[in-house]
Amino acid sequence: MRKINIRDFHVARRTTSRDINRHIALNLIREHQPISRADLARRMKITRGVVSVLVQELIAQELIYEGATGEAARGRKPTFLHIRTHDRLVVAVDVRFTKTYLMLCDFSGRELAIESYETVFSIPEFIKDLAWRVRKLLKRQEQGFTCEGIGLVVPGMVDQRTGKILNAPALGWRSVDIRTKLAAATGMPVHVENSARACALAQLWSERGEATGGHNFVYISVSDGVGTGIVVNGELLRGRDHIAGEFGHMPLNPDGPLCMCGASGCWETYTSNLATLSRYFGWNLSKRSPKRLKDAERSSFTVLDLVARARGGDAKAIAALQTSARFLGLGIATIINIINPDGIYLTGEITTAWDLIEDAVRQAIAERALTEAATRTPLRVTSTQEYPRLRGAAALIAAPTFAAPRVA
Amino acid sequence: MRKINIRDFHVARRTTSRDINRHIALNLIREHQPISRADLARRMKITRGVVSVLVQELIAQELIYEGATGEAARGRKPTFLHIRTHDRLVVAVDVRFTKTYLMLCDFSGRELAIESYETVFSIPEFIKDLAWRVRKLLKRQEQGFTCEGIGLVVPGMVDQRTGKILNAPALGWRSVDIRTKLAAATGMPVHVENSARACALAQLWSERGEATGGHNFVYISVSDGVGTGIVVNGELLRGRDHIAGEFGHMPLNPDGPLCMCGASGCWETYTSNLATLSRYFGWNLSKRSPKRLKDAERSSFTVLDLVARARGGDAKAIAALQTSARFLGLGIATIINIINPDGIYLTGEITTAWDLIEDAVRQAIAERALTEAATRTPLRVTSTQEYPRLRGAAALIAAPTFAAPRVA
DNA sequence: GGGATATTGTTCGCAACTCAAACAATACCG
DNA sequence: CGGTATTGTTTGAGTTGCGAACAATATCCC
Repeated sequence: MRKINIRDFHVARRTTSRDINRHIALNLIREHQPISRADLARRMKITRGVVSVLVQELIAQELIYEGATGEAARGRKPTFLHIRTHDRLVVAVDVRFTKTYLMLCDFSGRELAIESYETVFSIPEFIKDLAWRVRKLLKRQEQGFTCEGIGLVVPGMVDQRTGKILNAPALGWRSVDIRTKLAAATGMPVHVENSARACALAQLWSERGEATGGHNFVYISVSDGVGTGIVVNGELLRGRDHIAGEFGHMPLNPDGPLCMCGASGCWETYTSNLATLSRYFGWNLSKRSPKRLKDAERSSFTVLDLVARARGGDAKAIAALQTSARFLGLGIATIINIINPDGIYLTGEITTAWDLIEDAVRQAIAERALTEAATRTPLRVTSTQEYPRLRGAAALIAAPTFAAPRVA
Repeated sequence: MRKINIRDFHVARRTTSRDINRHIALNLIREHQPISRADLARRMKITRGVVSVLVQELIAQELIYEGATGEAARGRKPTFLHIRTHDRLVVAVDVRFTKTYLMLCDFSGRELAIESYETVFSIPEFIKDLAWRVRKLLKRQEQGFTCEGIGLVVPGMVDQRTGKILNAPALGWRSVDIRTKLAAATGMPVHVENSARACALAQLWSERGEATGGHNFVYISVSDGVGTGIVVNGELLRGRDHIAGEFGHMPLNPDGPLCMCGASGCWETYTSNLATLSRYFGWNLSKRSPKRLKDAERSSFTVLDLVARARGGDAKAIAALQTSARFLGLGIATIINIINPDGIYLTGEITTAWDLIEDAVRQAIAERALTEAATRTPLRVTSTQEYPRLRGAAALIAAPTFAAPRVA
């Protein structure tokens, strides 16, 4: 029961019906390819005649193509339709404190090349270096493709509309118009987004249908900090200033440890990688300044190492993980009570120890969830091996092709 | 950039364009009445010819009617169009721990009659009594109207789809199929909703355009507990189990006072009426059981009395309000960081002392808000005199007439 | 007072769209 | 090789938005 926005509505034009149906057809092909026109008509519950025209238009737009003919028990064999993805390329960039990851992939998310290197913190140098790497990456490809843009994600707050980085404390970047700079250096369209929200986008737009667990979910990325992306009605929640989704900075205890955001007792100070390592090494969080903590993080010992020790039987490591897991669960319970999503996705170093921490997480959720049904909210761990941030960066460029037309 | 839901999409039919445009026209008339066809055409940026037909259909559906002719500096005078509301009635019911409020109003929200009485906690008696009161209320009205349904709101969790009350601890109601019972007793359609979410609906669908401060906001109702309703993209966030929006139970401190929900340290234990009164009287919250607190609430001394004493110079009362205000602000800051709404609406007894507590609230927000822009999120206090819960209950029945058709 | 002008609301031909049904093109089966 | 089932196209009908012409007012101004 949505209210029509009187200040920003979209009247149906002569072509609106077809625009809508063409996009539905495109998305159905994307989801069920290879698929025939007749099958499309059945799924859409419209006549084959209309589907014929829709498909003809999609082919003319070079969004899909006809493939081989399929098999049928009786009657004429169907001609399969496919999404044209292999020659539409995207450059995805994931800037983190430790390293910068660079991926070239096609519109389906198929990985063509991937590389990583030490992050360059000076903005002009970063741009120059990145533009060079992108050119090199594309030169290596065969001819006959188009690169449709660069998707870039950073840990921090981003105004997605203008492409400006508002504040990325981990990188020390503040008020940087990265889109304009990078677009000027490469001549390509650039989209910028917060890394956790990009993960949510990756999940939403992932082509593998199995993952389509509803259009309402929250994505939680636990790493240096805790980032979250909220998807409601198949749309990423961006908010007035494009900074929505910062569950990481909800207070678990207003008198808790100091956080990089300036406040104290944020959820991320209890469950981030830093928090877990601090527990293990016995650092006193409340007395350390955020700056010092950044140095600590530079150290070579990571949560992955801690997990390895835990698996080796290190009791202190296990205890540190369990405590972080408990706080992780408390935060998840709160998210469930607030958003009541269809599911919650998790990623980050600590999730590699999911078998060790799942019980603690679920117990904490059960402790605070308001209904029994809420405790059964599905939790899905996505491996960091799948590069969720990079896939989200790619989705920034690829997704608009498939997005629903704005209407009413 | 919304993704089309492949499992639940709506193809555009032959009549879809007109359905969309008719609803847009209807909403524009609702917002700008009285309005002429020509003015509608200008606002919608479609030809007057189409508007003529749309209007003709809306008149045939008895959703609008032609009124007087207006004035024009030159040329033919316009015929004004109006929404038909005066003879479409709604019964709104607000069940609270202390009292039950009953209102008869028309589709515009115009109040025709209002009454309140001691809440009856026995379900069969409650239904019987309410059905009797509704019949009496309608009998008093003149003929020539239709009552289109009953909207009922309760403090607690409600499955809006099935009309079942899942758990309303304040009333001691649990798993009650109130819709079926009440519909059977009255023969009218019944819609049930959580009271804070109903307030959000009231705000969203309020006819007075001045309040239309965007289609993304959070409504916070501070009373016995703290209820919240989240509106995203002009739609109330209901969640998988229809229990979304429970900001009241986010933990401010996991070791805090015991809450009625079973957990401890929930936001509402720090800023609800009960919390404020407890501070004033020096009750030890953490040691009292929720049951005992309910008794305390039965006492005749309310937050309104406390506010009166504060205005009279009672230092302890002022201090209690200030502390609650600080925690209110901390919670609001968290909501802002998570949802980043266009605005936040507040109601409840404590907001009658807004002039006394605003500074403390804003200071707490500034303390935890992640950006400077976020601290400037507009806060709007809605008076309890306007019966926001009853208006929300009425919106449950009236709003579907105006809601956007589902498409794509 | 009466034509010029301006505005509202209706009508009509045209183009775009969905829809149902007929039709052509395959392919399998007995 | 005809019967049948299925895919994909075509065609005519009904619905809709669009543009332009038209009728119905009303004011302005000579």
